[in-house]
Amino acid sequence: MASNYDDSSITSILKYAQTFKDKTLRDIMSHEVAETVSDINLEYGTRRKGNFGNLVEEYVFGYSPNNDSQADFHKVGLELKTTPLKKLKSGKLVSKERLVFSMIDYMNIINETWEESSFLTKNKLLLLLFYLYEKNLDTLDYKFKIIQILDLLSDVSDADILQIKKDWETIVNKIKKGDAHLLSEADTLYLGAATKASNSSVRRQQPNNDELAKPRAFSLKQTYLNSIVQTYLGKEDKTLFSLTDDKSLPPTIEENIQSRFRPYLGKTNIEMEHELGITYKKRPKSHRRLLLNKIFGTNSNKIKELEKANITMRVIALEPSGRLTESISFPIFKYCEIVDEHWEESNFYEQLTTKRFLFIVFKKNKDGSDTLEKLKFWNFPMQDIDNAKWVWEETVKRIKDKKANELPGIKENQVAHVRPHARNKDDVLPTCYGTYEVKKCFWLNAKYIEKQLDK
DNA sequence: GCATGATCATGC
DNA sequence: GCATGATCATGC
Repeated sequence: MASNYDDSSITSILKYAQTFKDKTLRDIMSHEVAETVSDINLEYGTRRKGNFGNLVEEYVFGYSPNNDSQADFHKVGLELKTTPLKKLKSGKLVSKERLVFSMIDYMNIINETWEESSFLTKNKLLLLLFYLYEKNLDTLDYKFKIIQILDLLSDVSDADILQIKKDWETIVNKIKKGDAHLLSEADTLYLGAATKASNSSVRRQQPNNDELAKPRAFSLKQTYLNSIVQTYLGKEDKTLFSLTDDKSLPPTIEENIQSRFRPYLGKTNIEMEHELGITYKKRPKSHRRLLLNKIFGTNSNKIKELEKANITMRVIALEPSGRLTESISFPIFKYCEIVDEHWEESNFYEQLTTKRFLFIVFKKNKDGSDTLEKLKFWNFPMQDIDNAKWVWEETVKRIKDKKANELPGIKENQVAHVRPHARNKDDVLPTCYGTYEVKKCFWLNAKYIEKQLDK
């Protein structure tokens, strides 16, 4: 195929790529490689995931998909990434998925440094092609929406690249310890170790442990990638509070937050409210959350870096005895939909393996005040995933058996249970067998969370 | 004291 | 209007 670009020139490659904007693969190919379209149509359907990306490499840029350690456009060190956007009901365009990079080589990565890592070598310069995924469209008819070059080391902020480096080191350290089988995407903030295999039973060797581990690849988390997407679209929310605007504080998120809270640990809410100039005629129910906002110095309930890292901040109020009495809820599920899901594609699994929590722990005092005890960043440990799996599978089984009214209770499993979560008892959803049942969701058991707080 | 069901409060 | 975080009420 006569080349439409000069592969030794980034400018030339980008210029060619920019002509794709608002076009579909079918549009591009019918102009450039008309004779191959019918071949592609024949092949189409036999290919699996990665389909769109492979077609772009093969028929638009004219090289075969590879898994070299070299970048796709090796002469200029540019790696091509094709990745979908989706449209929310509100009309907002967001990233549909994480951005997945090359596989993590468990055996060799433990000898790498970040600066000379295979990840950075291959991926520091990216040509990003975002297309709009639409459910009922043929792959050839997705439209390209954003075409951008991303230079990881200079286009993202210094704070972000430091966080990404720290994430990389967190992952590598876990592998060094022989814990590759316990990796979770939720261990880290922006750069994650996402599972990547043709099926869920594939396992790989890891160093320092005979136990086999799921194959994983580096990825930029969906939430982080989405913050980049919003910038490209010119839609970033400038009112969001940013932790790293204050350059006198640590640039990495966990240290930054720890340093903001350090002066207040051990103090009561009364002392903190006095210090921060908060007065109430009547103390609102959300007073602890309002106090946290004041400590952060914002009126917004949203913090940019927490959104980018998919971290949910939760207030925990321990009883004076130190007991935690309240469990933690997850989104409600639909009885008719959950029965058709598989565990590893389920919403509950997705949440447990990608979400991080920031627990802000208060202890109630007998006089009615609270003491700010500690902060804890937490994500669901993979050691416990089989417990969660049991609860999920048991839930699906009982719904299929027409027993949506008898889902796993807190005594049946030490990690999670199912309970109502509705506006009131009339707030119901249909079951798949013609009845209605109050809205329910998965909860992490209070006693389980209480133990996790002490780890 | 705990399991379980139910509902309130708030923000988007 | 609804999802989500937070909390209450009841009965064993």
